[in-house]
Amino acid sequence: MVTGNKTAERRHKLRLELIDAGEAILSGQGLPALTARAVATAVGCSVGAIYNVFEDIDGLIVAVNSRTLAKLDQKISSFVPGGECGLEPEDCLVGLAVAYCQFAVEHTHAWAALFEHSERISREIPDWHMDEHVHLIGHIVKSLRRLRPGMPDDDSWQLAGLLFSAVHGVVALGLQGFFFAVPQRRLEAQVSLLVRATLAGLPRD
Amino acid sequence: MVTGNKTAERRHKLRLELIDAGEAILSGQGLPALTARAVATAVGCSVGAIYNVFEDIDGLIVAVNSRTLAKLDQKISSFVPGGECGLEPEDCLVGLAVAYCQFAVEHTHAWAALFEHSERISREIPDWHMDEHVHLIGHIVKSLRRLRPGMPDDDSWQLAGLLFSAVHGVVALGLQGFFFAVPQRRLEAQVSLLVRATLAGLPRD
DNA sequence: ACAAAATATGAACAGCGTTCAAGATATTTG
DNA sequence: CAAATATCTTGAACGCTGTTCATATTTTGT
Repeated sequence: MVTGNKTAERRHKLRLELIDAGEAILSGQGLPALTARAVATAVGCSVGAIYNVFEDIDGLIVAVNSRTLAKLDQKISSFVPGGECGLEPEDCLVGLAVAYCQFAVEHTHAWAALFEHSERISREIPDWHMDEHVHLIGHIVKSLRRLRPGMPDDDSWQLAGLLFSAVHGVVALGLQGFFFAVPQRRLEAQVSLLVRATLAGLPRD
Repeated sequence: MVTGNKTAERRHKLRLELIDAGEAILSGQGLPALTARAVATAVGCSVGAIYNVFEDIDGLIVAVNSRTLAKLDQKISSFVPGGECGLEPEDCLVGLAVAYCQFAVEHTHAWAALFEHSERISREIPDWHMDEHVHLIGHIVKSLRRLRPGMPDDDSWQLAGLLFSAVHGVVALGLQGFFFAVPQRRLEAQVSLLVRATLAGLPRD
């Protein structure tokens, strides 16, 4: 007997409900509150039911993180070359960084979960989800190619990763007020400065 | 009755043994393995004994992290202006960044715990420990003051925090191979580039 | 040496992710 | 349509976590 439609439908519906509930819990209470029992209670199913739909709780978290990345992708879309973005490459990159900064402030918990989780997780993050991360880095690469048409593709990706990591570090430590509290204005000014200074100081060719 | 010497001695000795054991477990197996029962077994005491010496398990972790910071402080000491460091300010800052990078590679688990922990922890990290972090940032400030004698002190600290956060971001995401694996050589080259480019691109005054 | 006070202990508690025998449900067969 | 069969769902239970507290032990004052 092949899996009937009834169960497939139910599982699919449950899957969506679980992700919805996970999203709500995460954005409201943070990653530590995103427990198997909490989502089960939220959607009114048994704890075991989660494991019929996801490999483990990390699978659910990855699904929620995937939604977060999609939201982030939309947020920064206006600074991605190719569409209606008429900005100079440098301003485009600064726009990306500032937008990233704003997203982190607006969706603190969900944004933090993107990285906290991959640190805490035991098994590898699935390729399809890492590809979603890489996709965003690709947006940076697009601007870099315009800025430095002669640069080899591999170098562009390296530089894009460098720029993102640096901006991310500033936002991550700044938001949790690691050394001292940094208000959002300051944060945006800092990442702008960082991006502009880095690009300006880059060795020619 | 006032606490006698016998118990005070025993507690002090136990405290050191617990930190030693915690250090060993952390460096060998990472933060998730640093559990109350694991350290208790390692030093041969009861689990409850830990709570006679530390407020909670986080207290022990902070104590271990404090040791890590001391090691890091020593590692980067040769790039701190004031002593036998005869380097130009810029080279000094690059040296700090590269040394930080090397430390992260050499003590991956202990280094990662410095930040993973403060993300996961509920209560605030004690001031004395945050001061230890700030102390290291102070080393960056020293070089910045030489590089830009006219810069206001507050700006120096902001810039120092920015530089550290950026370098940290690159090392953190690079070491866990977030987008793609980055070998140590590449990592050191990247942080050097980042620091030099940022300093070079900084607006004058 | 003895009583009193302070301290160390580890079983027990609440929570976590995860599993699996057993009950509930859908599907196929007669 | 009913019986038989295959599949899925459930929640109690397992092993783990940090933490607590009645109890046993040790130290201290007389």
